[in-house]
Amino acid sequence: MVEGPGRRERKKQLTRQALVDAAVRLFTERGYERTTVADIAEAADVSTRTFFLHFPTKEDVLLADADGRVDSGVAAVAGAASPAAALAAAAEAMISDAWRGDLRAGPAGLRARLVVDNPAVQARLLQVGFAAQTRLADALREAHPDLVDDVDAAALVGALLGAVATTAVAALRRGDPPDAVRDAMRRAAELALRAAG
Amino acid sequence: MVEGPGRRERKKQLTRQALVDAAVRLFTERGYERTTVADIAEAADVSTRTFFLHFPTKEDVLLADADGRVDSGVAAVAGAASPAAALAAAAEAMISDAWRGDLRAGPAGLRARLVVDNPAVQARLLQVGFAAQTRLADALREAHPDLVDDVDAAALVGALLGAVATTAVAALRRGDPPDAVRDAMRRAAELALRAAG
DNA sequence: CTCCTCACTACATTCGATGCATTACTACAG
DNA sequence: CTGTAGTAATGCATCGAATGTAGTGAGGAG
Repeated sequence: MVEGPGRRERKKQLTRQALVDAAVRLFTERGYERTTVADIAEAADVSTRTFFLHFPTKEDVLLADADGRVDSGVAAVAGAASPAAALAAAAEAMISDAWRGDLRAGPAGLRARLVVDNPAVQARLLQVGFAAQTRLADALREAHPDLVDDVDAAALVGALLGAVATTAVAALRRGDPPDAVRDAMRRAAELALRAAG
Repeated sequence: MVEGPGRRERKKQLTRQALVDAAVRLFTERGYERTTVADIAEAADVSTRTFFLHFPTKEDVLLADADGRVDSGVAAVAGAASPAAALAAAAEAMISDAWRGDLRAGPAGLRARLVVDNPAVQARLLQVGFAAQTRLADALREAHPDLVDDVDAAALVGALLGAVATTAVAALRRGDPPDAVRDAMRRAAELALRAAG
């Protein structure tokens, strides 16, 4: 028999999911600003304090699954033959992960739009994204220490993610449908990767 | 006679400067987190409320002169012959502006370091930087509407600033001296601009 | 059954940020 | 010189995010 997580852990994940669901629901109903953490906790039937045991900030409840995306990017970097291939693979992994997740989740990328047009959430997203760049740059430098130094790694990763992120936000702001956003991200990645050729 | 700004405006700038000076001093003495806005206002001998008349957030007191930097970048974009030249000029304008300002201000880039290793300030910096990208991308697209569409513009600007920003932070974190940081930024810009060739 | 762990709770506090009414000074028109 | 409009600055009150602390109860291990 496969040992699943115990009852305690399962309940914990249940609470977490209830908080995410309540948050998304309330955000779409009343808007982000007009929803307090106390509201979310109340709707999920837990205490306000519990919210902060699951999420470091109010913003993070919308970025719950962002960590996994970076992991897939790092994994893609590690398993590639050349720096250029590594970056291309990382880009594709993260874009398609975003496609499967946020972009299609909810009606027409509702989650994504919620993130994009709220300053506080956007700031937090940029922050975690930036931290992710460091991880990716390290992975790239370690995978090909003879071909890229640390400045190269930072510049390449920064260029790639900067291009993709800026393009994605522009497309979302413009109101593009999810698949158009994804295609724009792919084009941006392709363009940025010319620098790595 | 040249008409300078009136007494009122001069006094306003004086309080603003007093707030910046007090903030930087207290931040370096006690650290960012352990300094409250009330402390800063008190040290500048104004009310707490006045602080927020000059700066939208506590973080912005450290990013006081960031707006002008973007202006110089936008101006450089407008006055260039080709997209590639526009981006190169914008990069050089902003890098040398940073060099004259933050990097050399105070002992060994103290301001810059204060920004880099504080999460809240960093998040705010990323936020205003990202907003700047939109302005630059618009300027680029309008200057060369026949050569770049909106995806190109967003991707190119994103790649350039993403590369430079990531490299700068990496260099600052590593403890590089100011001129080494500047040189790394220039290398990163050069590398990212291969995509615009 | 016993002991320990830990998710969760209730309560209190700090501090960033905003709204509102008011004061004080500046600029300007008559 | 005087009234008036504009605005920087103030004091006060309030909201809400985030953290520290102590305590409760269910879950899991022996």
